[in-house]
Amino acid sequence: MEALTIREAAQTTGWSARMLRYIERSGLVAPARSSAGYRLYGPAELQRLRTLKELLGRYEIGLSDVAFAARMATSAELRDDVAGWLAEKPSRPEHVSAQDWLRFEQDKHEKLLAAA
Amino acid sequence: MEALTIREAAQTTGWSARMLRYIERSGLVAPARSSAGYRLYGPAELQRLRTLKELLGRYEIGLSDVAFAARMATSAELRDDVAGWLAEKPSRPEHVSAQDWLRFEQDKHEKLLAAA
DNA sequence: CCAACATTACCACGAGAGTGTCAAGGTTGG
DNA sequence: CCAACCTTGACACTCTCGTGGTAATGTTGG
Repeated sequence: MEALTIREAAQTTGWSARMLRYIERSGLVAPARSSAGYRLYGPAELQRLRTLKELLGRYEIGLSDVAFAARMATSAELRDDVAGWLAEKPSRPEHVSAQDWLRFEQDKHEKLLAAA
Repeated sequence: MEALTIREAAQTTGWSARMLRYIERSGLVAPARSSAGYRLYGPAELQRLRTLKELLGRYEIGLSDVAFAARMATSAELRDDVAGWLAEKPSRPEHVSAQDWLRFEQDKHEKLLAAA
């Protein structure tokens, strides 16, 4: 038997057992079940859980973000509508691409402090 | 001058002035500014705000979801890593929890297409 | 000049995400 | 048989999201 129980899977992936259940509930990694209902994590699930952890940490994103990406990946309609909205060029306003507004806010704050 | 102030923009788009500032802060719709710092909403921004409202309502998604999509659209690295994770085959697609907001049955064929 | 607008900076508050812990009960292996 | 595991469900806490206010202050137009 190569499938791990939730406790073993938790230890080898770095997630807590609680989070493994939460991740399953959000539709991201759903392990098989034994006849009695026990979760059985195979090599594929374990790998997926490790790379998920890596992904979230590297980009500072959340499970809900990945869940949304999954939803876009499975619904062409959603994906196309979102892509369509993003493609609407904001004629005038340059940039502000989600990573920049932080710096924007910070600069403003510094300016206010300097003026005081 | 055809640009509207935040109050006028709020009335014609259905958002509140408060939300227009919030939307700007999340990097989705950033209007131009007057020399005194007043937000100036032009036709492009107004249209964008209306379609944004439509988009959120139609799919029951949030501003943060669209903001994340925007982040993926501007970062090839993020986009590829997320897509790569989603492409890792989930050994058995089953057990998606009772209160599931996805309509898997409807999207099944699209998932097959995306995997091709 | 001044009423009506704008700006930012706060306080607040319900809802959801992300976690832990505990309870009550079923399953497993030695 | 029984200790150690598993299950679901619930209480709770911290953060962020999505909103609404209010206050203090600057700007605009008639």
